[in-house]
Amino acid sequence: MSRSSVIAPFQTERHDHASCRRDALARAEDICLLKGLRLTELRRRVLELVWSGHEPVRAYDLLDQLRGERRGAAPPTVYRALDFLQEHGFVHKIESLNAYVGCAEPADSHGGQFLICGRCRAVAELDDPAIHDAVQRRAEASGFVVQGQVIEVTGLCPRCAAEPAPLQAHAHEH
Amino acid sequence: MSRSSVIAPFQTERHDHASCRRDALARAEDICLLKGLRLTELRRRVLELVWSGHEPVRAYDLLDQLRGERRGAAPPTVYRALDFLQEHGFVHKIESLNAYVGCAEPADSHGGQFLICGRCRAVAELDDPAIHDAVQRRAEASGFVVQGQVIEVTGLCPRCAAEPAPLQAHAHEH
DNA sequence: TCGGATATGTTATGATATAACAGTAACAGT
DNA sequence: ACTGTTACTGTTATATCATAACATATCCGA
Repeated sequence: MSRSSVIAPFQTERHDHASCRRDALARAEDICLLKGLRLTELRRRVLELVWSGHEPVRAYDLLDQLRGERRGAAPPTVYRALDFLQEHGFVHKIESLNAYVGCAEPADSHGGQFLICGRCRAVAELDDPAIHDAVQRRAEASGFVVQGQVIEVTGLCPRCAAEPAPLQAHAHEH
Repeated sequence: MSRSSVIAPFQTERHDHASCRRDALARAEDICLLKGLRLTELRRRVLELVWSGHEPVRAYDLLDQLRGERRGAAPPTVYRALDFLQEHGFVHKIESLNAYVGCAEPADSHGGQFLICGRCRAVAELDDPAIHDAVQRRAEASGFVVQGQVIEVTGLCPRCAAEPAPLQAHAHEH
């Protein structure tokens, strides 16, 4: 089976996340330039905060951070930025967690498929055509017109699945 | 492609929903009897309310209805009943809507796959092994241990997709 | 530089969900 | 039947997630 469907794999303990985040921001700037979108200071900062790691981030955690650097930050501040970022594919919402992750392969309207570790909370993103097509075909067979797919798999990432002691706390570096 | 993977198809305009709901309740009672689970008055009533139609129902709508018939109903009243019903597969939560639908084929820990009409809000439930297995295989290939799958497809049901006037209101009987 | 469109600030509120503890009902073992 | 245990429900309070509505500011093309 091809690995090409992996957009963002589970990261090793000491992957260079600074450059990971930097790349994501640079990619967003490129795309916005190309498409005439306005990646404002606020939106850029929210994207950067979402990319603080590979775990989904909650809106109010973003808000707490914004409040430390920007007077008058309020829920709409962060939700509006997230709306923009989602609309253009820079972040995804994880519906089963009500939280947000950065997208490493931004494009308008790709759904994404997520593997969510219930232990370390890390998320890997896939875009497997076999999954997408299986869903698409089955929906079509029912006469259903697909507009979007939400595919979220919960379980244990490779590292957490291999852990000997499933109860003790375990902090990944990110 | 087999139709056997359809657990609960989109209903026709005048399917006999009273018997549909009755069947679901009877099945729940049977299963609870068999497994020694307590389908209390409250839980039975919440299940019945969830089965008021094939559209997902929100917890606070259930609460409003319970308040009309039971003094002291509060959020925990309905969430606890929903937790029980979910745990034993009698209802599913639609994560992308924060709402709940009845399951026509109750069983512990089957994830379910949902086609959600954005127009009439009806939901059909599938349990397509091809989809399930595609997800399972891809996750395994990443070394991920799957515990649960959330698969929710948004779009238009056959009837709504065929509608000539996409703007006018359209009420299904349920 | 004006005027419309877009973005952000600001206040308020709505919607979803759980914590914590008290009281009651069911049920098993005696 | 009594009693201790467990499970269920009542009750109050609060945590968490998200949007409405309107005011102000900024951007950018004509």
